[in-house]
Amino acid sequence: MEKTNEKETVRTFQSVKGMHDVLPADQPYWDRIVGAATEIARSYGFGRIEPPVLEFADLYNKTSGEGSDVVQKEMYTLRTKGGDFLALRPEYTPGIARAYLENALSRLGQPQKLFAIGPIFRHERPQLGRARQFTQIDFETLGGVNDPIYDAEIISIFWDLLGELKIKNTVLRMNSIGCRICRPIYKKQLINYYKNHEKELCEDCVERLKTNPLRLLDCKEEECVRLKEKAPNFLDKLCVTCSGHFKSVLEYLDEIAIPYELDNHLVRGLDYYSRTVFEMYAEGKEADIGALPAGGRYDYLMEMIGGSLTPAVGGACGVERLIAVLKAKEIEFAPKAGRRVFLAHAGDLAKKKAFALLKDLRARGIMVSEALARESLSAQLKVADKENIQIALILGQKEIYENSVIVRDLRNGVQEAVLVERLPEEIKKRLKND
RNA sequence: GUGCCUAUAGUGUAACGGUUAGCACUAGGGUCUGUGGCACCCUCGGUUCGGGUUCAAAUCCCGAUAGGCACCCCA
Repeated sequence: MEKTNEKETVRTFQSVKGMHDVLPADQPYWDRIVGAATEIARSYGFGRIEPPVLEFADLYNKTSGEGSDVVQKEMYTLRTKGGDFLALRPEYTPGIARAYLENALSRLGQPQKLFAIGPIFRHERPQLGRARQFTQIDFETLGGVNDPIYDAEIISIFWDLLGELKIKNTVLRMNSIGCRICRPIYKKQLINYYKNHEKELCEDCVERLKTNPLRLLDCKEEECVRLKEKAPNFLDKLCVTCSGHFKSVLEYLDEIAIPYELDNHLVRGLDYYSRTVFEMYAEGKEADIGALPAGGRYDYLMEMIGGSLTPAVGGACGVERLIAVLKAKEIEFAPKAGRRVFLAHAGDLAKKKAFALLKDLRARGIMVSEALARESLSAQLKVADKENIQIALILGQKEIYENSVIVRDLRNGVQEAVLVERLPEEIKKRLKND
């Protein structure tokens, strides 16, 4: 690269706040996580869906709701030249629900089991495990009957995902937030209770009492924590149907031996949730980055966007958070065994021939590394060594005349000349023996 | 969105307001264009940006930007 004196005048760029590059060094984590999710999806019979990143902003306004910070404060919105008001998706669920309606997936076998992996955008203050663009793995079960077994299945999927990634000490917290019949009644009771203690509440909670009373149960202020101990417990106030539904979910979890804690303070930030809500955490302060998978039931969502009442349950997990936990817990995935060989040349003519040989070997499905741009053989072998490669192929003048290639085992230095036409076979044989 | 903390080569770090900004790793090259790991030698590369104070700023002040932490909220 040529140096210039124009450095001052050339603008340099940084990535936008809260948006990060994923570099090759992190790819093993991504491959592993995406691979595990895809495999689990397959085994549970979930089909992949990818709705667009951009949707009409109203899709989220109408569903995620008034009291939702995710939509009210954190959504990236834009107006197109044509005047459309769009939003970068701040979550997956409404888009998938929209796709379900628009593509008439309700006409296919019910329920539809769908999963998605892709970027999500929220304009938040970044922290560890919290970025403005991040990636979610999302599972949704839409349609069919309102069977609590689907709630348990979604939880089971995320439980398996964490297990597959060797994330141990996971805690599952469960709660039910009722339906449109029992929730308003409970809300009223809760408000009444807190109104009597309004003077003891913290500033935020006084505000919450008006905007989102359920959130009062989530406050960490000392006084408020004390107050909520005597607050009415939603689990006692659920209507018979909701209570039975929740009980069944828990029974199914028992049946597949997934442990859980009941947490009546657990609420969701989004308006469309009903009944089951859950969150999973990795224990340990080194992994203190909030919930990993989380989700719940959202039977009313489809109605909010012009469909009929459709049972639905789902959840999502942040990939970057998983990676943060894996790194914090120093969980490393075993590097793939060396399935690569290395081709080195000695001399200009050999360099040309090696270039052609590379292409040939690759066409036969052999993974070959090289450092043909380096002239000395030792420099090339150094690269091979650094890449942890076990078999080096060496091509020089002599070999070209003999129509052969030296096959050298880098672990013990033993080498032999192999005829070019026998080479692919020989390589495959050696790799297989490892 | 609020409050607090931080910012020196790619990474990790050093430098009473006055040093050629030092060190280790990494990277590139060489000793060694017919053989890697070890060793030795050489090289590239830095004070986040913009203002100010001062004879003098990596160092002090202000602002911006980014990162982290707590809150808010959330995957």
